[in-house]
Amino acid sequence: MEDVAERAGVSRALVSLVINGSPKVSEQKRRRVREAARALGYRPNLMARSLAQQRTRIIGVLVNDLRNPFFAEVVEGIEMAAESGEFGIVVLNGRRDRARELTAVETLVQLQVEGLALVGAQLDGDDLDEITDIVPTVVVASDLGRPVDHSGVDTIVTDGRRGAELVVEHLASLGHERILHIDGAGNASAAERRQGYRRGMEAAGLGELADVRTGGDDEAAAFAAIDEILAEPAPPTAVFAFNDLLAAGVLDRLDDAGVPVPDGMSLVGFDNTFISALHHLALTTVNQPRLTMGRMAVDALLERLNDGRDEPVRHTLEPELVVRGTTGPPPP
Amino acid sequence: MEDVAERAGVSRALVSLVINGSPKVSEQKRRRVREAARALGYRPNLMARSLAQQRTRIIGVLVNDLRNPFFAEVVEGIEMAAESGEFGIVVLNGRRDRARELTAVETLVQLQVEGLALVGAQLDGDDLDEITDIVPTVVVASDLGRPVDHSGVDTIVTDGRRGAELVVEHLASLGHERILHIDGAGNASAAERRQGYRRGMEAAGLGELADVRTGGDDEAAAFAAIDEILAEPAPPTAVFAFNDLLAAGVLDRLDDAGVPVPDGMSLVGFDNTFISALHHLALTTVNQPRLTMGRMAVDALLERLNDGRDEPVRHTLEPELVVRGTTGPPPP
DNA sequence: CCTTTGGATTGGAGCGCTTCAACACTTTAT
DNA sequence: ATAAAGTGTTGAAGCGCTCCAATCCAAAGG
Repeated sequence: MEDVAERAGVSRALVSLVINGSPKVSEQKRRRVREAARALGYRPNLMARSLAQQRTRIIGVLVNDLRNPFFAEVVEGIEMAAESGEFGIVVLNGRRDRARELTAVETLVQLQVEGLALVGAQLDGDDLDEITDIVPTVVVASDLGRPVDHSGVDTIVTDGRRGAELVVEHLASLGHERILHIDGAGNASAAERRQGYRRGMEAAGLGELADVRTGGDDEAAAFAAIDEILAEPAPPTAVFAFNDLLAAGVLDRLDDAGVPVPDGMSLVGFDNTFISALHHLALTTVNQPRLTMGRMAVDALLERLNDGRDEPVRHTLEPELVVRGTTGPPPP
Repeated sequence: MEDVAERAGVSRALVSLVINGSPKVSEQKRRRVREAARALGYRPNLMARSLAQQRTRIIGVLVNDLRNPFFAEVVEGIEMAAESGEFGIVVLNGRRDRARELTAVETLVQLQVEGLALVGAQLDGDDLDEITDIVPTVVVASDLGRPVDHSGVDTIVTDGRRGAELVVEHLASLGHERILHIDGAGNASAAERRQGYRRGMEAAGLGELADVRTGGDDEAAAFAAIDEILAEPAPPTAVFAFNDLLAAGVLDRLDDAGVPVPDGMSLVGFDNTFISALHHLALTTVNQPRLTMGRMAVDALLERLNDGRDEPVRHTLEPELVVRGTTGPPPP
């Protein structure tokens, strides 16, 4: 910067003004500074700038698992929204490991991010206690254990309970009774969907038949559960899987076992990722508006950052059942 | 930091030493500083530290498209390798837009990243001219237009030419002659695979029949090409798609048109993403070792950073044909 | 007893930038 | 003519940290 100033015959301060597009610089000097900067290949040091400015214009994003297209799309939504709000984002990947999530959040805070978006994070309220009164935080697509006594935390979720109810209603209306749920194990949204499943079963008068098995959040997690089920005397006629990835795993395993879908067994996923839309899967699922969720997350942060909001906000989006080809009447 | 020092009754310098785990601090003071830091909830400011230290220990990652599981997995590989090399990563998403890629690289450089990994980037040598002699750069899963006169650039690729040849060999050996390639349009690896396809066709004595249509890099990009093909008098009996996503789109469209796969048409993808492994697609494809690519990319950077290597390196990994269910003999 | 030695600690300069008060120079009002 | 009010520009302080040289102190050696 010094060099640029010298070459342009001005002070360092003026170079700074030009770089930051201040209006109160004469056209002439502006040009000379620009030119000198170009000639010298000058690039401002973002670290130094942030330090001096006491702000980074960065939103930190912690994502549960980048390989899950659902999360990847939420992150894209966040990125796009951040961009139009003049913020950059830094994405850290928890890779399904809660300990890693914790250190990632710590890193982001130390990076001085101005807002924190936790996408599908497994962390709960306690983990975030200190964090949330340092930096505005928004939890997307998952839920903190303790609802909202953290006044620094906003929440953007699709109503997983309702989504699960829709699934059960759909299956029940097709005539299914033995509807099984393979859950997301410790995954952040698992509890809610389990609950919705149970409620749905009860509402359909099927409370007795409710049955939840442990799954997980990817294809492989389904294998054990399916093997188990198929070995039982009265297997279910329909399976509601925690998410699309898991459902794809179920589909594979049923295929291995020679069980036709939906004629031998109906199957429903969750998330409506592009995978479920592939014709060969044609997975009945529940849509979550990913890009919208990302945008709302950023909006929530921006409201705190720019408009000074300080009460927590909670947006619950409506899930939507997407009926495709993996659901039909139960076998006779 | 000042406060911590005061509370612990030491100087700021000593706090710094403790935080950075210097061995030459008495056990007693170390404890007192630690305690004071905890009590005050002190978090070091990474920006300030980087500025003072003149290093960030950050590797910048530019990725073509986060929604493509192939890239997401390469990034995971990079992240894991970086972690064990004591580096953090900052991921920026080009979202398939070359202009965005350019500004993203600029941002990363200004962030003072110590290394740059371009994953599937569309940028070519010219775009990177200035960059590469500022910061060590590794290009992964794509190729710069101008091979390697950039001594600051390493390259990690799977041999796309060879991969495409394998595909054509496989199809030709099944008896196919009219083998079509739907390419990746402007995508960074598209040219190489096109070339491999052409070579393969010639090697199989099918040079005359070589036919390339414009595709892209996601499901939707295949639609137009397939519609076009099916309307022709002598449609191909096999399609080699640029990647798995595109192949999935082809599969959908063929399904719409009532063309059975592989009996009416064989289909091959590229990348061996988890999608291709789903039984209902069972897509024949070409494997690229993603995690390994990520690791090698980081290793390449680390060699420059830690060991001072300064000649460019180019690693070409062997592709591997994965035969699944979408390829078979041509219809009679 | 004084000097040496070596480990523990500290003061202060410096990293590259922003920003604010102060200054210089014009232009306009009086 | 002089004061007032702008414009543009700049010097210098400060952002939170690191790290070097200098200092301090206790133990060891002479």
